Amino acid sequence: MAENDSFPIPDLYHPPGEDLVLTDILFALSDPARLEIVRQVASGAVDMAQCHLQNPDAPKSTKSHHMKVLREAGILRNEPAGRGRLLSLRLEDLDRRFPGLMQAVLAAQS
Amino acid sequence: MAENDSFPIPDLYHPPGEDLVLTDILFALSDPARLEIVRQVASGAVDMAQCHLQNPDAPKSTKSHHMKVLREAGILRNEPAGRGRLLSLRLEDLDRRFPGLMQAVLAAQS
DNA sequence: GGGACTGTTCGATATTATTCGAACGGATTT
DNA sequence: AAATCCGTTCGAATAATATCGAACAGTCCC
Repeated sequence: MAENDSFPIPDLYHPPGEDLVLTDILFALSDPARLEIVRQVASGAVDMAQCHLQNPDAPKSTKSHHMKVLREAGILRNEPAGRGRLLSLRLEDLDRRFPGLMQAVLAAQS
Repeated sequence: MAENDSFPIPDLYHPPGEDLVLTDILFALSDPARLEIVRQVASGAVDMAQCHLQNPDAPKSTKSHHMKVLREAGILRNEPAGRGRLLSLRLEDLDRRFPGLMQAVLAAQS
């Protein structure tokens, strides 16, 4: 059953901005590989193909898994773009729900 | 072997403020039960006996485990006090290393 | 000292998360 | 249409966490 029949392209699920859960976001960011992905995307939208994991030998299924965790937590937007995918940070939604959180995380060094 | 023979009371290990790791902190806070503990302690030091878990039926070993994760991440200070323990937030260390992070987390609703 | 109170640690089990290969599917290119 | 590129999904194996009871240790009070 479709989640929303009126929506043209179902594609991957993204939680509404109001439904973001703090602990889910913290968990998604608590993995070094995922935090690194978020840092890469923070500067602006990035084609997934040009977004690299810390471990360059990791298979694409692992990369896709991390993207899923970040997307389902509401941190990343993941939309079709050509034959690949465009990743972007949902900063407006995040900042509306948890003001200052992403700024603090992204500003943190190391 | 003692970690530091000149230190009077070894007690439980607490990481130095400079050694705090962001992903470890995010992980520790990503558990709802632990985040609730942090909220209770945020207002001021609390005797561990008066700090309650979300699940009131949880055994003390579970409670102790969560305290350990929070302590080893550098979030909570856990010192002997009478026959119990006094818990306190390491806000100065946290804020020096990751400015604004705890404020954002604690300000978040839900 | 003996008993009650408070927590930590250990060991075993259960739950959850990660990793990776294989299969599949859409979009692009020739 | 076929081949290629790019990524998701599935299933199985592995690794990491959580949970809980039991044993142990310090502190307080009598």
